[in-house]
Amino acid sequence: MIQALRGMKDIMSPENERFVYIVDTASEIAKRYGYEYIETPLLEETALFKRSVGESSDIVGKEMYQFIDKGGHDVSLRPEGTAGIVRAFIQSKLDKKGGVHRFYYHGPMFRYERPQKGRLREFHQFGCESFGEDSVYEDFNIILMIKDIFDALGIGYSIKINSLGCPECMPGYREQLIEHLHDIKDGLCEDCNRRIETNPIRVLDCKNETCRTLLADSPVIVQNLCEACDSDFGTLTSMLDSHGIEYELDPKLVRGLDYYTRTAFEFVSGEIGAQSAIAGGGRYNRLVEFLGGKPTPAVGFALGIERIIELVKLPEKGRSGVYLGVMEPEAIGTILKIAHKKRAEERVYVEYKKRSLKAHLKAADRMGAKICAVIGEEELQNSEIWVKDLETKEERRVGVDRFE
RNA sequence: GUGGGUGUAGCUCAGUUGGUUAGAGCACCAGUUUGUGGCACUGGGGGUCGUGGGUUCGAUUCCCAUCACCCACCCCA
Repeated sequence: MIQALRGMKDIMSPENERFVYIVDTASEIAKRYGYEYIETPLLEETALFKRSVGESSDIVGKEMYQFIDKGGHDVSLRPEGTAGIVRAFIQSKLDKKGGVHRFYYHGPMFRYERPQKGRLREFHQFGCESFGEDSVYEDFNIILMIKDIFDALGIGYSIKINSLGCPECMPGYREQLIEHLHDIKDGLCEDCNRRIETNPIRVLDCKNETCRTLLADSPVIVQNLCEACDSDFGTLTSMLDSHGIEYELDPKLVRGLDYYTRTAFEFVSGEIGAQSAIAGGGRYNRLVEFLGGKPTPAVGFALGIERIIELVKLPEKGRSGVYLGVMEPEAIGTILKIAHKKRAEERVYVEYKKRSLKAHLKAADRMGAKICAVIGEEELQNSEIWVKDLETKEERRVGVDRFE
């Protein structure tokens, strides 16, 4: 038997309903915030991801589905959504056009990782990217939009925020942190020592007990921000406060992708195992320029559909649709005509096999139909159909032409 | 990439200290009611015991390999 590749899943019953509901709900809310749909290719030039996500990141360094195509081009399946959208934004010259452009998207992402709970090799994200708006109010509105989406889906979460500073203040802080880490490096674990070189801010996030105590008085980015970053971060927190949105200030919060500046945030769920981030994002004011466009401020986020699929509370749905069946094989032609007429406006299931009335009712009941309609011997003779409402239990016989 | 766990019916799992036809519950189909759903009872269909190799007279059971899934590290949505 040929089976799906490791870490790749078919989305079918029963999760398919939740999947579509998540995408529909998120899309609807994004549209209300002024976002329009964008679809970009799944396959892009590898260089795009190297330059945007960053070559030092694990995502690009070891997790990409990268290969040489038949034309000799180095290409990769997208490991995340932002890079392709920024590329499209620049390619269509919207950076030169100016103004604000907001996009939402959803689709599969690919990372060659070891699968575990909440982590697949092909997974699906819904995300938004806003270009051309430098105001921190846009950051706030994005957080508010994610909150709206999760609230609509009935998902519990907590919010973590941080500021990663800008080219003015981040490098200075980074130096200061590295210096501090070198002072205590002998007490730190193996992983931490490696991270001092690759991604020093990640060291702050180490789970090791002894590391944690040693790191307790490490310098923190939010206390080393330049004036502009500090003022923006203050505005953001006061906006959240005034809207009654609870959040945790997390100086250890680092985004895994290199392009982030200033605002960084994460939505976390306590109910889904170790991979607890259900949405993440932030501001990336440098990325458009990095990729060859005119400098354009931007902010965005993505949420992991598979990670929230179990948490979604689906709206209650009652019985709906029509079940049609026969007890005499000759009646099937009539049934099919009725089915086609009814399908103009509702869901219709047709059972082709001749069965007992009891069996038809049982089947109709099980599939959640509201109406069960059957043609038996007597109905066949009188050109009638027997109709029962499975909710009210009312039943009647009507002429085949008058069945509505 | 590292570590641990699990693969037996559509699903959840039992079982064989190695020995004829491998079981249960749920689900499915039928009947009890020759035309009345959700309940009950009775019967029925359905399994290369993940795959490949080894040991053995004999392997679903023991050994090895492999694949997949699950959980954690790492990383991240």
